[in-house]
Amino acid sequence: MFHCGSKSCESCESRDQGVFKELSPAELALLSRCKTSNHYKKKQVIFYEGNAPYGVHCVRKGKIKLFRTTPQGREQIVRLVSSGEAMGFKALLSSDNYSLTAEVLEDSEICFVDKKAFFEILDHSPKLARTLLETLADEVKSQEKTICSFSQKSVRERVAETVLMLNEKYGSRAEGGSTITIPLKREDIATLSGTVLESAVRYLSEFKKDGMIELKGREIIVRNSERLLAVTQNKLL
Amino acid sequence: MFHCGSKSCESCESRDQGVFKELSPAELALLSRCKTSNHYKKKQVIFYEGNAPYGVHCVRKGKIKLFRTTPQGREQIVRLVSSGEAMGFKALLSSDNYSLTAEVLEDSEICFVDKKAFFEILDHSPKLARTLLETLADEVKSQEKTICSFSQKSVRERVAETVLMLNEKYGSRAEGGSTITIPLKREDIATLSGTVLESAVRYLSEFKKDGMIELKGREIIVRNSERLLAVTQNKLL
DNA sequence: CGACTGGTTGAGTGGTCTCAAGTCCTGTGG
DNA sequence: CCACAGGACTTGAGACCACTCAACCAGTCG
Repeated sequence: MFHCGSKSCESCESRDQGVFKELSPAELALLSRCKTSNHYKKKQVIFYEGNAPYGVHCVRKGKIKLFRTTPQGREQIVRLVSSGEAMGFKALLSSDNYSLTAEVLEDSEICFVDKKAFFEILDHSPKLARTLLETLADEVKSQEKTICSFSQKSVRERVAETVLMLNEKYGSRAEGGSTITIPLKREDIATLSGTVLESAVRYLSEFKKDGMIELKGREIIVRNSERLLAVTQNKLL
Repeated sequence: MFHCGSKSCESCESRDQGVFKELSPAELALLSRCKTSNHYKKKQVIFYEGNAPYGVHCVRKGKIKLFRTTPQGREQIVRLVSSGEAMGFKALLSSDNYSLTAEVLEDSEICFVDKKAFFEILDHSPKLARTLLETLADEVKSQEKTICSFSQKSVRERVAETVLMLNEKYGSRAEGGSTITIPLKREDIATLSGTVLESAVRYLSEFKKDGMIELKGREIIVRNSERLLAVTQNKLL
């Protein structure tokens, strides 16, 4: 099922963007020794909500969605994770089970660091602690923003926000616009926007009709981000 | 405006519930030396969204609401803080300005620890780092829940959730029920529930009519928390 | 006693959800 | 290569929840 590699953390291209960027050579070597590198295919689940955590997952390459499943069986995406980012250390820190399910969106390379090694390093590295604190602080702040959007903005505004957020995170320059390259279903875009599938589709169509975006299957091309931004603030432009 | 006391951290009754619970005597002494204790009156603002942080605030006694102000001027309460809890270290950690405004709900005693002292202690105390990490991890998890509620539950369900949450946090036993003692305006209950004032009032009235709660001004007495819980899950009981 | 803030209730509207039909894709097996 | 099945996507129609606007009441403070 998994292909276990042994690529070193030292050589990891994504490391300097992630939580392990500040480690000393010695710590990095320890990390490298205690981790396994796994290959995951699209749609595979890395861990399920409710599972007990045995370590930290760190994305070498790929994209993952983290979601909560509601009693009615709907998914609510809470976070998107990409290269360099770590997952699952929150559950470890609060010695709790995972509160989210992690599903791979595209074929990915994901490393696993054993719980013991992680704490070993954490207990002796104020820098790692500091990086983790900053990471969590940013996460809290980003969630604060989501809460405000969900509570005070219209669905139309939130869908526009989602497109801009995706463009910010996954957009790549192209002439006359920017292409969002992340294989999200319409349903995913809907839960990110805090709405249902049909409403998300409707507003995407509207934005397309108005020339702000183009839709090619799952690809979204942003043609006019200024006007989209105006939409998020309910301004006419 | 402020009355500056000099009560020691060692004698602080709220300390063992807060982020400074794991400090060594020496660290505690340093903390105590570098802090000031201030008295705030109801409605006073401790810091404003956008301000630069100069340190950490720690609640010795009292209740505070933290909110974001939207462009349209509406408040969105993000967190309620009470005795023992600290505020403002997120902004420090990400060397950013405050993202929230802190307003005192009832006369409070709030200590202020200078930035320098805070980092001094943090850099040498893995335990403090660990406690802060746990605190933030819990905050993230609680916000995840809020996001899911806001996106998937009805206003009716959310108002019931808010009442139960307040009861959990601020309820005190009484015969035949539990009294919530926190001076929140209806508007505050509304933003906590992610709705507008009128809707919150309407559902509170409904719950009252159905005998689940009683309303005496700002006091809410919970008479039947089981049925309220059923409401949050949209079950009939 | 006004003026003001906070709370409650009513009426009407409109945005969003639900349900449903139908089309477009993609992968699979013949 | 095509036929087909199943999932993903799109669009329409109708219903309803929740928001807005507005009037009114209760309590408080200068």
